[in-house]
Amino acid sequence: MGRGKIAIRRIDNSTSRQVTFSKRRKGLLKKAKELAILCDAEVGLVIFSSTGKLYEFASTSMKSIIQRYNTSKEEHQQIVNPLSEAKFWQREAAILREQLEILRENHRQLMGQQITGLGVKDLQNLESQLEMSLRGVRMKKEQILTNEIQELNRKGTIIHQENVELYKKVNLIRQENIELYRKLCSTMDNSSANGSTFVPYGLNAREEPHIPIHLQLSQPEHQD
Amino acid sequence: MGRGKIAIRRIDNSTSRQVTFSKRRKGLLKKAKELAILCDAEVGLVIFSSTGKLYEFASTSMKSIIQRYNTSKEEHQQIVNPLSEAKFWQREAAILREQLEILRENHRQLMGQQITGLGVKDLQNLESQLEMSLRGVRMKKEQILTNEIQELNRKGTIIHQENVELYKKVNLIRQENIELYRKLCSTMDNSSANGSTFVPYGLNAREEPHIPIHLQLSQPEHQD
DNA sequence: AACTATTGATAAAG
DNA sequence: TCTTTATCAATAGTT
Repeated sequence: MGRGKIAIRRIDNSTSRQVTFSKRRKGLLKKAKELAILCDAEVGLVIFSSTGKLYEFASTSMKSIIQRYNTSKEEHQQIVNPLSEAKFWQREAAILREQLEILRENHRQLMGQQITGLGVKDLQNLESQLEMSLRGVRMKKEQILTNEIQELNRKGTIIHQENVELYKKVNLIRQENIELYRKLCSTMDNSSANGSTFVPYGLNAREEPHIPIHLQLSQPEHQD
Repeated sequence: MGRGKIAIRRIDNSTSRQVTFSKRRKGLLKKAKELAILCDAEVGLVIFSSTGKLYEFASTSMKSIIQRYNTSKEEHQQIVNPLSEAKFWQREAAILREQLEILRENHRQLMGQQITGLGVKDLQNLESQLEMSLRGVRMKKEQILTNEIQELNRKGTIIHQENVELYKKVNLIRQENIELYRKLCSTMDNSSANGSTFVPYGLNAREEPHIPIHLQLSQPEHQD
């Protein structure tokens, strides 16, 4: 795949060998990565250039790939072996990996991906499951919102009560104020004329408490 | 590089994933070999299929490549505590267990369980996710059903065509029958009186083909 | 490093 | 899995 085809043998010209190494190394690493992603495979690739420089790709970790490789090889030539601690944990890891894979597949289906290949029956089951989940989640959400609103209403009522009390006090004090003002006026009339136009605050108007806030979920909304 | 390009992400369809794995594995191994030969490099490639099968290429020997790799790495990070194999796998198992736990929790939430403790925002996200999944699943299901109905309709049409043809033939043969009967009558009148009351089947009635079946998805039903 | 003509890899279909 | 075919991607040779 180039201007012309080349024989697969060591490239003599060192410059050209270096250039080709650079290009093909990049391509190989890319393809290794693609294989791992596309096909869900565990891929490890190690390349030492002729000058000794290391290039590598590992879909998971090179360490685990080498470990797995070694195990894989051992199993091939091994018949019965005492289960060492390492082996135990290795098996444990394998089991967990398997469970993880199953769960992942299930999860992907629940997320609506990877539903190709399922039959109508499976899809119907999935649909009911999703509907049930959705109902549950919506109920929970509504419950939380309802609770919040109720809490707010409760607090609102308390504050409103306080408000009413405060207004009563204000009006009471204003009454007192008016009484005192009148007394002061008659006292001043008796002694000396004072041109002051002082009017106490309380005389302006009678204050009324506001209407209490009260929110109610009339019809819980469902967005479609 | 194929009939169409594909996105580099896990192939959902397991058959096509398997086919692609087979092809690309072959290609990757070939290119690894070519790189090693052309550029005089030491190349090691390890591939584990998703089913756990091992494929490998080593330009020299995997053992020496891994050894060289390890040496190369050690040089780079001299101060690394020698993690025993058992410890390594133990850690691996722990990591997997953790991932499994996270996924399980996620899964439970998707299933509508264990949603206590989530905030309104989380619930809203979950809700959207479930809605999206549900839409996907329903679309898939409807598609399958629609396809089935179309297929049935196609077959029905073909059978109906056949039916029409058969009815034509029946009527044609009946005509012939009537002609023959009349000829027979006149012949018998001329020769000898025959008291037989034989009436051929064809005289009864003219038969008509039935109306063809044709189903159509007018409005795909959504059960709530 | 670019460029591009060409070959090679491979996706889809059988 | 193998073959075939249409396309796309990698890359050999060149600037």
